[in-house]
Formats: sequence, C-alpha cells, structure tokens
Amino acid sequence: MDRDRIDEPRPAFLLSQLGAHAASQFAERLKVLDLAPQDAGVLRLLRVAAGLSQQELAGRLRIHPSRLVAILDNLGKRGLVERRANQEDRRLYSLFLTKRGEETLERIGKVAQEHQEALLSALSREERDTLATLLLKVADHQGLVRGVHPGYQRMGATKRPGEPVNTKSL
Amino acid sequence: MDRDRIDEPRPAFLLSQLGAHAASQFAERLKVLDLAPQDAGVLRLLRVAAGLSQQELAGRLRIHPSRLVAILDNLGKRGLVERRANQEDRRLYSLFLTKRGEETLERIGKVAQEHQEALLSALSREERDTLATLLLKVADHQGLVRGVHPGYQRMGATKRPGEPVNTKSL
DNA sequence: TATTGTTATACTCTATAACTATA
DNA sequence: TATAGTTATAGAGTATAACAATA
Repeated sequence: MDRDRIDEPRPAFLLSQLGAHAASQFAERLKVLDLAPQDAGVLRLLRVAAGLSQQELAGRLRIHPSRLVAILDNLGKRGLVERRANQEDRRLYSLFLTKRGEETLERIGKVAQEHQEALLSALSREERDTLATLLLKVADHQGLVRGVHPGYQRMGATKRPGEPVNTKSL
Repeated sequence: MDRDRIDEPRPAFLLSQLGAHAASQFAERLKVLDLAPQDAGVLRLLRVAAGLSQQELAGRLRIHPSRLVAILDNLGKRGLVERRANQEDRRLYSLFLTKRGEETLERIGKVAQEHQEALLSALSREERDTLATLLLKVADHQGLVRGVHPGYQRMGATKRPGEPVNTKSL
C-alpha cells in the first residue's frame, strides 16, 4: 500500500486549502469597507474597461447577469458606479466608475496589500517572487483569466449554473 | 498613482484564484465516485483516526455536528462507514471505515493523483517540489491543519456560523 | 443538569424563467 | 423576433434551536 506513512500533503490540496484560506481572509478584511469580493472584482474591471454594458461585464466576470443587477444596484446606490444611458442603443447601460469608486478602489488596493503581506509573511521576498512565478505559470496553463476569480461565479450559491434542477432530492 | 500599468497579478490573488479552480476541478473529478469533497475528508480522517465519535469528527473537520449527520447517513447507507455503538457511553457512536470504505479511499487517492497531475502539468518535477515547499511553509505559518480544508466548513452555505441572523435584509 | 446524536425550522442566496422596453 | 436589464419564483443547502436518550 505504501501510503500508511505520515501523509506528505499533496501540493494540489495545499493549493486548494490555502486558496480558500486566502479568499476568506481577504473577504474578512474587505468587510471594513463594507464590500464583498465580487464588488471589488466589478470595480477593478470597470477601471480598465469603462463603459461596458451589464451583459459584457457579467460575461467577463462569469457572473450571471441577473445577479449582477443587485451588485450594481448596491454599488450605484453608494455612488461608486454610475449607469449611464447609452445613446446608440437605449436598452443598454454604459457602466462607469465614479470618482468615489476610484477612491474606494485605492482603499481596496491597500487592503489587498496588507492581506498579502500577512498571508505571505512566512516567505522571504525572493521566495514570494518564486511563488508568484510558479503560480502564474500554472494559472496561465490552466486558462484562468487574469483578475477573474472563479468564486465570483457562485459565492454562496447552492446549485451550479446549467445543472438540472433536482426534483426528487432525498 | 503608479498602478495604471498592466496589473502584475498579486500572488495572494493568484493563490485564491488557483485554489478555487483546483477545488472545483477536484470536486468535478470526485463526481465519478459519486462523492463530494467533504466525504473524502471524512473518509481520510477516519483512516488515521478510527473510532472517533461524531462530535470529535465534526470538531476536527470544522464541520457543524448537525451537518455531519447527513454526510454519515449517506456514507453509512453506501457501506463506506460504520457507526458502532460505544459500550462505555451509549450516547456515542464510534466511527469506522469499512472494507469498502478503504477501497473507496484508494480510488479517491488515484483521482487526487490524476487531478494533481493535470493541475500542475505546466511545472517540472523540480518546480512542483519548490511549489510544495513554499505552500507548506505558508500553510503552516497560517496555522492551517493538515488535511482539513476550510471549505468543509461551508460548501454551499449562505450564512457564516455564528453570524447573527439578518432580520431586516434588503 | 449536561452531552450526544437527530430533526424541524428559518434563513440566505442563487438560477431560471417570465416580463418590459427597446431594437 | 431577438436582446438588455429587471423581477418573481422556486430550489438548494445551511445554522440554529429544540428534542430524546443517556450520562
């Protein structure tokens, strides 16, 4: 059998374990700004891709369009994001970051920096660089989109999108 | 501002992103055995700590005891885990892996191996070792318990344990 | 009175599909 | 007819608290 010895943790499990830990720690820190990770994702994407429609934004973040509505309602109500009417097609909104949204994004950046510092404090600068290089290599090879967290897709969801509804559960 | 250039992905974000990806890929592969990640966690722990009570098991896995009931009902019904009456204290069950449970654990090991191979295929053997070393260093420093995934705590949950019930939502 | 395992209830959050208005 | 954004509904899965048996 050969596996009755003390388990050497598999790197894949470590990755998954640490990733979940990192995500929850970051979400915890974001609460200071009264924001959730998806909110940060939306704001960050709108900085580099201003003017997107909701459909486009949802597509890029892998969020269901109907879910994005509530997220944008909240961010809009708080004056961080603006829905501007699109002249050419009046069915569409064009989404923009407000001044306050940009400021909030700066604060998010600080929070993320502190988070990362705490998370990786066990590593030297050089080790962090090595880690970043390796992770980026794997992420690119796996086809992960920069800045798009798989968790955005379903943060507290219970059913996978596209998964058939289970009529006769239990 | 200095951050208007192309984002160098932060290693902390990469970690979180890749971790979520790894977790979902693994969960997907586990479906072949009709098991969820928590099930694998239960079986694995019972291999090295046979005879635990449900309370002890729940405590170690950071799963709510009432949730563990359904998990064990399922594993028991399928003959992978056995609830033996405890002679000394008849309120307790002593949990054991069955023969079939051990076999299933072997299969899980194979699935995990394949999963890891696919996940890290971008890296050389040496790079994988380096990655494992760095991750383990961080995980230990963060106080993560070997083999206990933070996601076990809430896999599709909507409310954090201990969090007050939100009476006036919206 | 306290603890183990169990169950019923309430709660949160989502995807789906219907809906409105525009095209 | 088709598409953008919105909303209503139902589904899924949890934590909490109450429960019965035992200590």
